[in-house]
Amino acid sequence: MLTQQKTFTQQAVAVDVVLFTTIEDTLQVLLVARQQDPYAGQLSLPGGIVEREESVDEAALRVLKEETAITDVYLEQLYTFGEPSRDPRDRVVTVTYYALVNAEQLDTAAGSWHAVEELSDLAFDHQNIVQYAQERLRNKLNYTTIGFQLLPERFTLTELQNVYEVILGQRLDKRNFRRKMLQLDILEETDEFKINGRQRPARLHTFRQAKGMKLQERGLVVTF
Amino acid sequence: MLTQQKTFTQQAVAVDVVLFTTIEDTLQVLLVARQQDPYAGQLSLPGGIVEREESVDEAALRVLKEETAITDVYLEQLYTFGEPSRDPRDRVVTVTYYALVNAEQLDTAAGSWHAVEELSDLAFDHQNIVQYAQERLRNKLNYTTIGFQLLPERFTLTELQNVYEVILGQRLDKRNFRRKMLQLDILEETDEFKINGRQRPARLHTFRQAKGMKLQERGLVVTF
DNA sequence: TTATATTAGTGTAGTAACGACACGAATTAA
DNA sequence: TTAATTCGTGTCGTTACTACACTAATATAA
Repeated sequence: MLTQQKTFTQQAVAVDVVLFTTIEDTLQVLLVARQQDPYAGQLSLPGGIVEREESVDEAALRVLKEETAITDVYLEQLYTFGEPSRDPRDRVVTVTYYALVNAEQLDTAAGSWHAVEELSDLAFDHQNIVQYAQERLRNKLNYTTIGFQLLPERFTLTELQNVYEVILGQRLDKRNFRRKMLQLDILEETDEFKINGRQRPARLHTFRQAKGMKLQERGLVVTF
Repeated sequence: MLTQQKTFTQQAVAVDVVLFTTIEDTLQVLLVARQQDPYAGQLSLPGGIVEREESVDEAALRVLKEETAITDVYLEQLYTFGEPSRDPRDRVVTVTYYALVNAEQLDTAAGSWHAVEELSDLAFDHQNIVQYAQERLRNKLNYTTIGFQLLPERFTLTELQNVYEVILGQRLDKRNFRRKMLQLDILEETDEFKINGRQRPARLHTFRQAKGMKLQERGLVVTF
């Protein structure tokens, strides 16, 4: 119950963002090196303090923009971590987000990409946060179309399958995968092909939102 | 990125809890009447400010205990709402939770139960929060076993089906429902029956956690 | 004691989704 | 022209899902 005072106990509220991309058949996250203590020199998620005049979602977008100069991004709130001991300096409640980008579209990133399977020694509880983001991503892949956020506008079905295999961590049957995707009625063939050296060219497709699968439940910022 | 200062911008962090139960074939939420402005006299979710020495989860449990004197409860974090304008007095970021109890086990509640389908004029953005909690509950019912949290330890299959029907908002086929539940291998027959007047008595079952369905992903406080 | 009203409890058949599986087509480089 | 590589396609068996109706067990009222 809210107290009768005009002001309440105050504490710092932060956002941290797990930005995923796929590079060469691995799932990668953007990390930045911390400049000062605590955890100086260690890698951490891009994050920052929520200012009083911005929403928490806006803070997450701002942090992403500061670190990567990207604005077109799938962004979804993940979980709020509120253990008093998670920041050694002061009580900081952090609202975490995860985001998906196609690495090709990224101009520059202040941080660097790291394979999620090879992370070690992240600052704070950021390793846990990445792991939870990965679980969420894996689950959502099965009943939404967020996977397309990791691809350019036009892509081959093999590229799409690679996204699914990388996130799910297992190989998929090519024919079954294509049958399932095509019958969702969310893909559109283009007249163009991707030429890949001395192989048969692969037809490029585009994604169009349709019935059957939903992209999001709430709170997402998406631009196509 | 965290600033170099030792202290950060501070703001109030609250928790609000959507406590669900089922009463007579309707889904109900616990609401309390606000004593003072803003929204004095209107109904609101039980909630409170997170103190500096407790985790956000602990704050949610504390609030529940203050309002209902219950401690054995399924509790799961829902979403964090951080629009600057959502509280007219001051910036308040609220971390919301939802909880499930069996109404029969509840001793006393400071608030009162209200059918979710008939809510109106809740304080703050609490109507949105209830609606989102209801969506989450509906989704989770399909791939977890949280539904059992709304039942006493021993229950009939018809009572179980009622829980599913009330949450999903649709009638289910009795034979298909029972076949599906039984083959999950999470129910145990007891030797006892529930006698319901001039009808055939119904066998009581108990729930036991098993493979196949998972109860939770993270952050839950559960006691059986 | 018998009849009636009410909910409990059970099986089948048709359909749709899923998983496993192999080969010809198109291209480039040698 | 040949070799190497990835693209793109269909079938069959199994499993899961949907729709659907009657008998069993009890309490009450006649």
